[in-house]
Amino acid sequence: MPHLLDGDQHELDPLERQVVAVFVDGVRVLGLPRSIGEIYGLLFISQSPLSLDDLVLRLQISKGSASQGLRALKSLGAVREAEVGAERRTYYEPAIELKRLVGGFIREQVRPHLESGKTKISRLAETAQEIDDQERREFLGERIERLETWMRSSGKVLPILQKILGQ
Amino acid sequence: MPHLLDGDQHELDPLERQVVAVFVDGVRVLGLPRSIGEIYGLLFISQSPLSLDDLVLRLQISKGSASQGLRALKSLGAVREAEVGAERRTYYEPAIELKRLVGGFIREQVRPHLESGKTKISRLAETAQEIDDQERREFLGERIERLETWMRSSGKVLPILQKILGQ
DNA sequence: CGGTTTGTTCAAAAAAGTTTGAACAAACCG
DNA sequence: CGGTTTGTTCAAACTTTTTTGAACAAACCG
Repeated sequence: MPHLLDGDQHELDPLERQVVAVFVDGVRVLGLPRSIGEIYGLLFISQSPLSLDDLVLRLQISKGSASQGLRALKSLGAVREAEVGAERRTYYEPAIELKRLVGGFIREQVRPHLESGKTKISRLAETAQEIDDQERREFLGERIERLETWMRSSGKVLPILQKILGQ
Repeated sequence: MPHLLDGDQHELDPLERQVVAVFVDGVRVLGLPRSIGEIYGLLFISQSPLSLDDLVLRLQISKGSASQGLRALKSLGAVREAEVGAERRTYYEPAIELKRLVGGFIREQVRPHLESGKTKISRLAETAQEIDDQERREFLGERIERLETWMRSSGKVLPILQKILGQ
């Protein structure tokens, strides 16, 4: 039976809502779905670890979303399972060190794309070799060279980024 | 009348298709639409500037997409209007300095989000002041402090990023 | 065992984002 | 002027991504 006045214990209070909104926006910039921002946001502002059911209840999202969102956050290293004595249910708490978050994001989202980009560009270079028209081939060589430089720069920047953000 | 054998002059050759694919993937990582990758990719690999109609014809996209895509790319500083003598139609060429591209992306996509994030966090800090429960308020203070540190780190990293990529 | 709790999976529904194309505006030109 | 070319706008169509929830699996427990 639905509650008529929604004065429910489980609903987010205004401050929680604000925090969740911050993270929803944040993950959106990173290209991650809203539910991931909601989950991380609520964990971030909770004083004690939360279970999947807590998230479902308080964020009003489906079990499916909560389960998938937690999986993604775990793989990013953004949440971990909390040690809770003698409980069957698992509870989650957020990783709050920027270093860790950035590291996970780079590992999971950035590196794979960089790698596949490099592969594609190698194949490109091969295709360009086969062009007959010399002028065209030289032009392509220059442009592909530039792409390779971009890739090298990007690769170089990541560890530096991590270093700066690890403070 | 549709062409039956598609041996059309205007279709992309295999190399062009490969390049376009690289950029489609690239912009996707940045959260930009496919058409923007297609347009930039084709400009990147063209030896001479292209007009809006060229893009429509060769990429087989609508005028609407081409127009909007070019606008976005211009605002990112990723394409510029080429000087072509005595032509009414405007022709576009790509900016190919990584520095410029990164700068535009940071200016248009990153900074605005950082700014709005900072604003939201300030409001958050105010809301947290009004919490009655002292323990809760102190906890919130710590977490909000951390958010502010994250924001400062991000702000600091941008110029460094630009500097490294500007080579 | 059989029942309960906890969590996962995945097809379908919903939401969000992108593209299209027709209508419009603006610049040019004979 | 009136016609043509060039480019923009934006509602509707389409595509892609996300979310839902019912079915399932796995662990526990009396």
